[in-house]
Amino acid sequence: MDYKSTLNLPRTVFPMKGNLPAREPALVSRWTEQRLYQRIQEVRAGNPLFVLHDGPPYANGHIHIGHALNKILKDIIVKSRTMEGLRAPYVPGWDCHGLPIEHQVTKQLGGKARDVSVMELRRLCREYADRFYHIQREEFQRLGVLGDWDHPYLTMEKDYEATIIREFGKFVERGGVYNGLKPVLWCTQDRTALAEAEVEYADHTSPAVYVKFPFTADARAQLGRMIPDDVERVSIVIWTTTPWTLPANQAVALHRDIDYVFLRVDNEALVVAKELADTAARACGLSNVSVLGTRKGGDGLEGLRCHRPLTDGLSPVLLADFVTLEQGTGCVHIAPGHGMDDYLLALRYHARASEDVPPDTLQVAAPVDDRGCFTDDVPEEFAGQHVFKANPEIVKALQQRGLLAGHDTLNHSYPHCWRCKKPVIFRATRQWFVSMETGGLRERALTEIDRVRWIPERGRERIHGMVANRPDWCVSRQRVWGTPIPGFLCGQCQTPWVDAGVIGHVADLVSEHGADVWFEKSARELMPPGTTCPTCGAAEWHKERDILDVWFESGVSHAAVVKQHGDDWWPASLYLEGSDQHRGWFHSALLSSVTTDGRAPYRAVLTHGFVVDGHGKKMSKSAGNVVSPQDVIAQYGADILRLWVASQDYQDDLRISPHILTQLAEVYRKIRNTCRYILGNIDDFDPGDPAHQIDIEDLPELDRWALLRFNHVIRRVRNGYETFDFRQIMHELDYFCSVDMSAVYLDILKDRLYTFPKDSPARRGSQMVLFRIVTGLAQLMAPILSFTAEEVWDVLPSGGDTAASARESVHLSTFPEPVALDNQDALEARWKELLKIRAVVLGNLERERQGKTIGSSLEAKLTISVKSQDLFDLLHSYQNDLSALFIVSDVKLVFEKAMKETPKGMKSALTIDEFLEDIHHHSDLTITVEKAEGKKCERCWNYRPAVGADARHPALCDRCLEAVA
RNA sequence: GGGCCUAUAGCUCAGUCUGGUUAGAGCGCACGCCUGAUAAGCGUGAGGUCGAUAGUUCAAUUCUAUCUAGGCCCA
Repeated sequence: MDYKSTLNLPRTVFPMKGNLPAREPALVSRWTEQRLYQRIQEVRAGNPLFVLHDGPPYANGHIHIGHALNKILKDIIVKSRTMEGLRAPYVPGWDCHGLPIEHQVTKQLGGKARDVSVMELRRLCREYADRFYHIQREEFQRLGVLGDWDHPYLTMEKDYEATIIREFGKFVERGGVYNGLKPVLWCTQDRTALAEAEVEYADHTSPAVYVKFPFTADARAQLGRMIPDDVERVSIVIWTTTPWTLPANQAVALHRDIDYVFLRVDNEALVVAKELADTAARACGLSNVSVLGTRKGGDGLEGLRCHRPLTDGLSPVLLADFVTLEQGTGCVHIAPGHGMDDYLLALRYHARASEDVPPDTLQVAAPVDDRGCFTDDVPEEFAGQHVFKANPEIVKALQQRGLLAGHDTLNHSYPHCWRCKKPVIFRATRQWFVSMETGGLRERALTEIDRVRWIPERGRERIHGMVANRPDWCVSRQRVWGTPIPGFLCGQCQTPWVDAGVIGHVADLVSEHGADVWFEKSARELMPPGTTCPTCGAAEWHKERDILDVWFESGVSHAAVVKQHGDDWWPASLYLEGSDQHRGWFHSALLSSVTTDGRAPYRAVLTHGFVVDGHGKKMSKSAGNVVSPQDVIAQYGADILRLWVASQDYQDDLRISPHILTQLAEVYRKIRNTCRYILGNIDDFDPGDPAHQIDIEDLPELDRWALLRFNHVIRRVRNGYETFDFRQIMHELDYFCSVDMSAVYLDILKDRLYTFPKDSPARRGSQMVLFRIVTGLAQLMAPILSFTAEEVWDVLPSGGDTAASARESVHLSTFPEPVALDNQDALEARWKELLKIRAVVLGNLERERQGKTIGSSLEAKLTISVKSQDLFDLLHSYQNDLSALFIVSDVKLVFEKAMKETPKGMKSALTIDEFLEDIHHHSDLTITVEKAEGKKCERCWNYRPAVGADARHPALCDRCLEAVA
C-alpha cells in the first residue's frame, strides 16, 4: 500500500523559481493601478511625518547603476519608515536645466546651431529634458520604487522657476549678491564663454618667454648683503607661454618651500628656482653665471615688489602652492583676470589683506574684449590687436626694454573650442556672486553644519572644510538653458543692478509665463514701469544675459518643493545622496536655506559611496567593466539589485560584478525557498479558525524557540532599518532562513508536519508559528525585497487579525511585533546548549555515514553516555524529544558516573560556554551510533520495533497506525 | 599636488573604538547523504602571513607612522 497519500505534504502555488524579470513588471503595473502610493499616504495620514526629500537627478540619458543605488536606498528608507507607522511621503524630482542638455542639443543641431534662436534652442532643450525625465521615471518605477510619480517636481516648471527667482531675490534683499569679475574659458571666434566640458585639448605652438621682473630699490635693500653693490639690477625671471597676459600682470608667485638662487650674470642678478637654474640659463643663453646666494621662497621674499614689465605699477611677490618645478623658472607671473589659479590666489590674498599686500594691488584685470582684442587699458601700441597676434609685438617690446631674458616656442596641449576648433583664452568677465561673508553666511552655515546629523559622521568634517574654505559663490553661467539672473545693466552708466522689488515683479511674470518670458520680452517690459537707475537716474536698461548656476536651482528645492507641501514638511528629515554632493547639493541647499531661513534645510544627511567593479575600480566604457541596472534587471530582476544595495556597505564604495550577482542570487534563492516551503506547509492552515490557534505557552519548546529566534530577528531587523544598517538586516534574514529555519526548525518539523494527523494540536501549533513567521518575514523583507515580499503576501492564507487595508499589499502593513514568551532567557539558554549538543551529534552521525553504517540519519540509533550530572539532567528532561531533535530513530541516554566527581560548587560557577568546552575536552559526552532496531516504517520512515505488529498495516509503526486510523 | 575615506577567507560582511587563549558568519567550493522542499533539502570539510613595512608594547588584525592599491571631491 502507498501511504504517501496519507501524508500532509507541502503544497503551494508559490513557485520555486522567481523568474523575476517576467514577474516584476506585472507587480509594477498592479501597484500603479491600485494607486498603492496614494493608498499608503491615505492610510498613514495624520501620523508623524518623515520627509525624505529627493535630490533631483539630471534629466539626461538612461539611468545608470549609481541612480539605481540612490533610488533604491531612498525607497528602502521610505518603505521601512512607512512600515514603522510613519507617514513617509516621497516626491521625486528632476534637474532639467543646464549645460549638458544644452551641449547635447547644440551638438545634435550641428552646423544649424548658429541659425537657431535662443527661444528655439530653449524649446529643444525642454523637449530633451522632458523626454528623458519620462524615460527615467519609468526606469525608476521598474526598480520597485514607490513615490508620487504623477506629481514629480521639475526645475523647468513655471512655479519652480518662479521660486528660483524669488529665492534669488531673498539673497539680493539680504545684501549678499554683488557683481564682479572672474575668469572663464572664452572662445574669441564664437565670442562665447565655454565650460570645461566644451573644450578639447589639441597641440598648439605657443611662444615661451623668460621675462625679468626687476625688484624695486626698497625690495633690493631688503635682500641685504647677498647682493654686491656693483650689481645694477636684481630681477625675478618668470616663464610664460602667454606673453599677451603680461599687460594684466598683478603679481609674481613663488613656492614657499622651493630654493631660489640669485645668479650673477655680468652686472645684474637673476632669481630662478635652484633646480631649474641650469636649464633656464641654457634657454636664455647665459654665460659667466655665478651664484650669489640661495633663499627659500618663504624666507622673506613674500611682499617684496617688482616693476611690471609692460605697464606702470608694482607687482608683489606672493606665495602659491601651485608653483611647481616642472617647467620654466619656478617663478610664475600672475594675471588674475586670465587664469583660474591666479584668480583664486588673488582672492586668498584679498581675504587676508595685509600691509605687505594690500588688496587694491591685486586687480582682476582683463583688458581684452569679446573678440579677443586688447582694449584701451593696455599700452597704446597693443590696443585693438587680437591677443594671439599681439604676442610677437609684446615680445619685441620686452626686448626693447631689456626685460626679455630668453625666447623660444613650445608645442603643448592647449584647450580649443569644441565648435570652431580655435584656441581659447582665459578671460575675466562680469559675473554675479553671492558673498560668503555678507550677513555672516559662512559662519552661520558652519554653525548649522554642526547641528545636522551626518551619516556617516565623517561627512560633517568634509562639508565643514569645504564651506570654511570656499570662495564666494559665482552664480553666473553664460548659457541659455536655465533660469535667468534677474539683473539689469544701466544703458547710460553701465552699472549692473539687481533689486529685490524688481525681482519680485520678474518672478510674478515667470510664475505666469515661465522663464521664457525673460528671453522674449525687453528689459523695459520686464521691469515695473518707470524704473530708473539708482546710480545715474536713467531709464534705459539692458537685461542680464547670464543664467543661474544649476546648483542654485536645485539648492532651493527645499523652498520650491518641501515647503510647498506644508509647514510641517520643512526642514526635511533627511537628504540622501552620493558623497560627491557634499560639494554639490548638500552644499548649495545649505547656503540657500541659511540665507533665506536661517537654518539647514535638513535634519540629517546620509551619504553613500560610488559603485565600482569587482576589483574596486571605477567603471568606464573603455575599461569594459560597466554593469547597467537594465542588464541586471533583465537577467536577475530588480529584487536582486535591491538585495545588492542592502547587502553592501554603502558608506564605502559598492562593488558589483557578475560574480557578486551570482552570489546574491544564491542568498535570494535561500530566502525564497524558505518562504516557499513554509507556505507549502501552511496551505491547509486557516489563521481565522479558532481551532487552528494554540496558546503559545502550550506549544512545544521547539516552536517557542522558533518564535524566540524570530523575536530576535524582528528586533534586529527593525533596528537595522532604524539605523540605516541594511547589511545587518540581510545577514539576520539570511542566517535565520538558512540556519534557524532550514537547517534546524524546518528540518526537525518535517516529521511532525507530514506524519501527524492534520488537525493534531502539535501540527496546528507549528503551522501557527510558521504562519506568524512567514507573515513577519514578508513584512520585514518588504522594504528591500519589495516584489518577492508582495508575492509571498499574495499567497498567504487570509484571515486572522490582518488589517483590511493591509491585505491589499504588504507595503500597507506594519512591521511585526515580538511575541511575549514566558521565561524567555532560560528557554534561550537551554536551547543554545541543546543545539550545541545537536552539532556534536551531527558530527558523529557524519562519521558513521562516511563509514557506510548509515545513510539517512533515521537509520541511526544513538546512545548518549553522559558523565556530568548537570548535562544528564538537561538531556533527561528532553528524553522524549531527543530523537526528533536529532532526526534519528531512537536515543538512549546513559548516566555514567564519573571517576571522580567535580564538587558541585565549582560546576555551578561555570558559564555555558565553559560548560560545553568541558564536554568536548573531558569527554563528558560519549555518543555511540548504531543501526536502528526494527524495520523502517513505510509512512514516516522511522525505524521502530513495532513495525509489523499490526496485521492490517504490517508496514506501519505504532504512531502511524494512529494517524491512519 | 591637496582634502576626506577604504583595505579581514573565492564573494558579501562581523570583530578592531576599550590591544590578550585555536579571528567568526552566510554564500561559494570539495566530499558525502537524502530522493516526501527535488533545477530543492541535510551533513562534514578545506580556505585567512587580518594590504605592505617600520615603530610603541610583555603582547598588535586592533594603537602610531610611512608606503602600496583603490574611491570621491578639489587643483
